[in-house]
Amino acid sequence: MINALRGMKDLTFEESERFVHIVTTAIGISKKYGYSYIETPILEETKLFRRSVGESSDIVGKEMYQFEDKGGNDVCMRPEGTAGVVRAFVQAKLDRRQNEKFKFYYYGPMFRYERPQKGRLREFHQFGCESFGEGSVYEDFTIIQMIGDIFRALGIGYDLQINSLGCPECMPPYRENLINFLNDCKDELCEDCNRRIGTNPIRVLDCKNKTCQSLLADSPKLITSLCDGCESGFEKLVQLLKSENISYEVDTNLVRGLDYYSKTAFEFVSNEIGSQSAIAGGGRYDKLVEFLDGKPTPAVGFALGIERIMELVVMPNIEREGYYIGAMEEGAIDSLFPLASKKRVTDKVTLEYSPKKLKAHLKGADRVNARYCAVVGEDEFKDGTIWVKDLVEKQEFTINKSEF
RNA sequence: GUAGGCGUAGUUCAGUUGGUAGAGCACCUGUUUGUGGCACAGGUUGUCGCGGGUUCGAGCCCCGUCGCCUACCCCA
Repeated sequence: MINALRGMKDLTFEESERFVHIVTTAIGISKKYGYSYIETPILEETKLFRRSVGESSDIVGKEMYQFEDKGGNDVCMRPEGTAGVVRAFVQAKLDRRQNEKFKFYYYGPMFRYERPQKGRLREFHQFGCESFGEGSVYEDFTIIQMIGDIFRALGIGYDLQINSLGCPECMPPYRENLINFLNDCKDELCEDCNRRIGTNPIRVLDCKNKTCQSLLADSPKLITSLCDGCESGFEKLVQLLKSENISYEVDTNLVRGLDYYSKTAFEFVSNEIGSQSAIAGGGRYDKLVEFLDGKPTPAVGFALGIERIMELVVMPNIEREGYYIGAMEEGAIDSLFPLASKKRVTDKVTLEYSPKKLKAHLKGADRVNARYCAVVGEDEFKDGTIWVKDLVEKQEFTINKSEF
């Protein structure tokens, strides 16, 4: 028997229904916010992710499904969605249309070569949105609102954490400040953090190590070092969230794992799904389009992890639906096909090809959760009728086939 | 990469100091020559993950290996 690869899952029955329900719900809501679908390749040139996600990130450093294709190209299965969408945006020269706004949603598989555990797979699926050309913090707020709408529609509770990561004006001085602070206590910081001082000092902030966390209590906070523009933008975001009664908490240690974020960063978390608690995350990335050779274009986006919210979704009740059609003797089977075709115009139909006793047909109808069980038995076959039972109302009747 | 837990029927699991494998659910049949879900009765289902070792004898003990789960790291 050949099994799926480690960290890759098949979805069937209830699970695949949950999956589809999440995606269709998210699509419906993002369309109402003006987003349209973008499909981009799963395979991209490796350097796209090196440049966008960032060399210092773990994703690029050790988690990429990277290989050389038969043409000798260094390629990579996408570990996240934003980079490909931005590449597509630039390639289509949408960055030249500076006064226009573009909003795209996408969904599909992402790949990271990690050790699987609860809520973390090697192939997982994200639904995401990217909004280009709108630099206003109103858009940051609108996206957070939209995610809230999606979770509400799915019946999912969450906590919202927000932070500001600053901009090219205020981030570098803060970064220097932080490096100085970290160097002063580097002997007490863990091994990983010592490495991060050189590679990505900001990420020391969300180290899980307890000694590190206690040392960091006195560290300089970016939120109090923001430039005027970033600070007023963050205040505006907070004010909008308050006025719409969206509860949030400011987490000064919230650092997105990807290098391209600036200003607003947010994460939706759930405490019901184990240690991998982030169910959606995103933020603003005003510099990424130029990083990828486009004209400067502000942008903000998010992604939600479909597998992580699958076990949180409250599914609508499933009700009996459609028809189960069968016959009790071999000779009547052929006559069922026109009936099935007619009903399939409007209803779900399950057609049984083997003759069976009535009891077996009724059980078959239960099994496929049909509302009606329609059977041609010996008598019905003789006089051109069909017996139909409503399995919910428990009413039955025999009608001419032409009336079916 | 590291650590812990677990691999027995389709599924969830039990299996005593080692003595040749069991239960619930599911499935099939019947009670009902044409009335489902409920009830009752009966029945089918196994490479005990794989390989080796110890033993008269291994699901159980030992060694190895593969797989799954959880956690660290990181993130959706």
